[in-house]
Amino acid sequence: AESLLRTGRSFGRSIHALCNVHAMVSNGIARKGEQSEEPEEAFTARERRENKMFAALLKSLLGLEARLMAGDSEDILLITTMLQKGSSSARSEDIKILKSIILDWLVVPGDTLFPPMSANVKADCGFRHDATGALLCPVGIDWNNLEQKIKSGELKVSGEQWPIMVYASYTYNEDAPWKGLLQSSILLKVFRQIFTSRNGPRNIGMHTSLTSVTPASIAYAAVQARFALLSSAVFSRSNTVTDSEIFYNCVIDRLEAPDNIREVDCLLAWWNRLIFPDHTPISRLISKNSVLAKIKAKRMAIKLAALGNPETLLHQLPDNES
DNA sequence: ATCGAGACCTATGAATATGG
DNA sequence: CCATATTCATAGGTCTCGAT
Repeated sequence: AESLLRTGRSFGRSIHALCNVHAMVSNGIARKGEQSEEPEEAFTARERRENKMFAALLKSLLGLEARLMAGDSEDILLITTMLQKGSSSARSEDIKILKSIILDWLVVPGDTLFPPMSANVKADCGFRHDATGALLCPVGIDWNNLEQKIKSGELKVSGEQWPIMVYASYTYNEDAPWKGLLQSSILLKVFRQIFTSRNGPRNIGMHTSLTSVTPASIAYAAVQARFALLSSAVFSRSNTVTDSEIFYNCVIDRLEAPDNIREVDCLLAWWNRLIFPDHTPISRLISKNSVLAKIKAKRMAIKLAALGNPETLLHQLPDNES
């Protein structure tokens, strides 16, 4: 039971944050039964993704698969309830911590916000304040020009629009939309807070199969960062004002689209180098005995060398690791 | 008087937030 | 991480009003 909670926390943070665990598990079990007959192509994209999530979940806790496959519906409900609880409580605890510190990250140490904002009054944040509004402003839109329209609600910002805060140096290049994407300093700080601080799962990977940054974990950090800057007080999956779920899925869609594999590999390597400095990203890419993977890794090595050092802002980061 | 559509209220359980 | 408080969504109830 204890381990189910922990697994749920980790599942939410790095596999999928905003799903109905019971539905996902039920579907997973059902499909596993018919897997022998149904070819992979018979599944919709959504089902395939759900299968992946389910597989990742099974791998993350020893004995879980056997227990789920035993088919005791009461036991399954108990398990999924615990997992959901772990996932939800991790989310709200992360929200709580970020709420209290994210404003500190918006200014250089020693400086103050103008007008002043208090960490526990979210109502002042979001598009109502320059400091947060400028970061939430969708890419391609100049905050200085449209500030009034966004503030007054004349212009609605949806979850499908990428806030400039996910781009490195808060700079978006229309001709190179991958440049700096999901590599901003604020996102990195949020990720570190969630995954490597004293409160977060320092031992990321210990009770999961994860030993590296996942697309979903980046999306999770992004949705947390975005919500922390917004003025809404309550995080709600279905809330159409904050659109958190839509935004989260957008990030995941982009990171899982087959067309983007090369860019995403590069991005993940960047993250892994920062979050798991002890592991070399090159060796990580060589999976098993695949020749293709080795060629890929070699290309990656060249690419990485060309990429140079991670964002220059990096050295300003407070070092909150042990 | 009867009916149904809609506005408004209320109780309840589920989802979130928060203090310790 | 847990226990408690707060907030939200929903179902069901009551009331009003216009049409028949």
